[in-house]
Amino acid sequence: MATIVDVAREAEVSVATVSRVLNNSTSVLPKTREAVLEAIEKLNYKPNLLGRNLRRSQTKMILVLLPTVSNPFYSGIVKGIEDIGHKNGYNIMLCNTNSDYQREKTYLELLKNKLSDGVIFMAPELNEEELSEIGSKYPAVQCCEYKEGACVSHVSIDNYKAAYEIVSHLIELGHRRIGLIGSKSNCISSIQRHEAYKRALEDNGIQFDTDLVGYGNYSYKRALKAAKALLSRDDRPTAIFAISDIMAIGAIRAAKEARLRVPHDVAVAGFDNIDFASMYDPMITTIAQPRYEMGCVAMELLLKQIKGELDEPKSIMLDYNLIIRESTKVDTLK
Amino acid sequence: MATIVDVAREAEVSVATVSRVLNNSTSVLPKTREAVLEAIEKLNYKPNLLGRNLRRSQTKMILVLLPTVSNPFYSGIVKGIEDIGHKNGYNIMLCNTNSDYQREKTYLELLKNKLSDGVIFMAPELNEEELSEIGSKYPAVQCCEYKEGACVSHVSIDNYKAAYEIVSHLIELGHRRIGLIGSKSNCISSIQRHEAYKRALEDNGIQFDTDLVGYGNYSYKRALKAAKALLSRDDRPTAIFAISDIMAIGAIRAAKEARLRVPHDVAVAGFDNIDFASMYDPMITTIAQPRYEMGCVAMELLLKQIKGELDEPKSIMLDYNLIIRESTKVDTLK
DNA sequence: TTGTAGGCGTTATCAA
DNA sequence: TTGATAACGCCTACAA
Repeated sequence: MATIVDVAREAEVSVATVSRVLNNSTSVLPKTREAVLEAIEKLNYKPNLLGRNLRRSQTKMILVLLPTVSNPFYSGIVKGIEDIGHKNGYNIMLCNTNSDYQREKTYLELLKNKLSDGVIFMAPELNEEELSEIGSKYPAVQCCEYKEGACVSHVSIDNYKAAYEIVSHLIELGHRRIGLIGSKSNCISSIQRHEAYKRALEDNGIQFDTDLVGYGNYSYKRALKAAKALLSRDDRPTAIFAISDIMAIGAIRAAKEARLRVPHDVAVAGFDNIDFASMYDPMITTIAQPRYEMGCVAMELLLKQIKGELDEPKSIMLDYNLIIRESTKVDTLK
Repeated sequence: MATIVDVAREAEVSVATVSRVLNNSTSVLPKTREAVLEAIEKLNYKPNLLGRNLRRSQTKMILVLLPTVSNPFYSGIVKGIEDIGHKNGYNIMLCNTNSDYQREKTYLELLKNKLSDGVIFMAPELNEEELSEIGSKYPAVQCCEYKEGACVSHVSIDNYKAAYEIVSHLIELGHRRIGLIGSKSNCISSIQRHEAYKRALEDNGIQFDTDLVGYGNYSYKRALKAAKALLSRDDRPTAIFAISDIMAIGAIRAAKEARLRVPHDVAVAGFDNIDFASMYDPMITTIAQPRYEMGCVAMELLLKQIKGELDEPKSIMLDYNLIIRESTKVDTLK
């Protein structure tokens, strides 16, 4: 495998000159440059980035930590991260943490070992303190989920406001008994969506009733089970707000199995607007997060940190969008 | 940031000794090792992998090229790759090619530039020749999709046999007019599933009819459109085989919009067994590929190549599984 | 069992 | 504009 020395020899110049044309840094005589380019071509030379990285002490690699790639919610975000990253010469390393604390720690070694120039957390498992430490030592951004107390920039939507809005939509449709399929996880989005649900009810003079709350923990199966329990009650809810689309699908399935029509007998709303939300039957009313944009903004924020242009953590809230579909509103059905 | 030299000084030994305890290579006196460990602890030393990688000329990184992480089909495979990789000290770099030839080439630079020790292609865009060249120079494996002519190992299922089996299932249910929602892409799975469809019909004395073939190109929307066209015919098919679950969902939606009941009026079968296949209503009959296992096997094959234990390309076929659900069989409905 | 020293491939400083 | 050379941090003969 040819190295820079071979190229230099072939072109009859010094390695310094070769390096210059490689990085077109200082000026090189056109003739010399030509000769070098020819030698590179002839030897089919590819710079060994291992050498360059060591010398420059950077890798142009970004670590992206997400719970699992299998969740379609993340794909749009990842695309945004990649697009901005590539535009700036960075490559992305996608890593599944499986929501496992240890695994997340293991991946962070890549950062500490200099194999990555920065990290984006999609759903951090680390606690505030640990996150803050990472943030103080390395470029880091939280995207979507975040720990409020952590001294690390984040970009997300206002989950509270969005959930409040979708629950209000159900209330406007005339529903008074509105169930919740939530999660016992203490991630920020989960907590805020719960709180907003409660508050929206109370603001409309509807008493919050713990009996109407089920837990699905973001899985289809558990949401199905939780919704079944809710719907088999004598005073069953006439509407259900599930804090994720996948759980909304579970709820709709539960309704069907209980011979209840959606939305006629029970309306169901989700959250996230994954692709399947509009492919399901009925199509699901939900909150669309600006996923691509979130990814872009997160990456831009990270790049700023890498360049040292950001002195203190920044928190950015982007706009969301309530999308009303068949699962809540009768007249949207054909 | 502390380096190995600092640790050596702190522990009053040479850098060689520090390196030895780091890699516990040759024997080190317990007392010496203790001192080194203490120094490492005290200085909070983390080896700089950039230096190590350059010296060893390896990165312990594997490039995984897939069309898009948003396709839930890939998640299981990725998990298998990761598990085996991690078990052997390798990290995975997931990269979206977007099915773009140029983008794939760009990512392969990481391999040529020594930033990755090997590559797994999930759906190669490169042609046979280019693939063979990569395969001859670097450790490489194709997983799921593959180019038959390429001189690169691959692991997959027998798409032909699987498709033949699922079409036979439809025929056994009594269907004679069976439509196909396929793809014009010339990837191997697509071609083989088409051929098997045709052959299964002919083997059962059913004439192949191009009018019953629609193209969805693996997207929900286009499958929906293609299925609508098929179902609006006077001699509409009574069953549809879609070569992917997502397209099967499109077909089911088309049926519903045409006021046809699935499976009573039209049966629909898919392929892949993505999670949503069992979450959809009706649940979808499909072929389950051993995704996790495929990922494991692919990674193991790659590791063998890295270790130089594989002299020639190997092709491995794994077992699949026909899963019969509500979308084809009436009595599976509750 | 431990230390010395050379080298992995590159970039960047300093002189020329 | 170009060249010689010293790093970058680590590993590993080879020698002691």
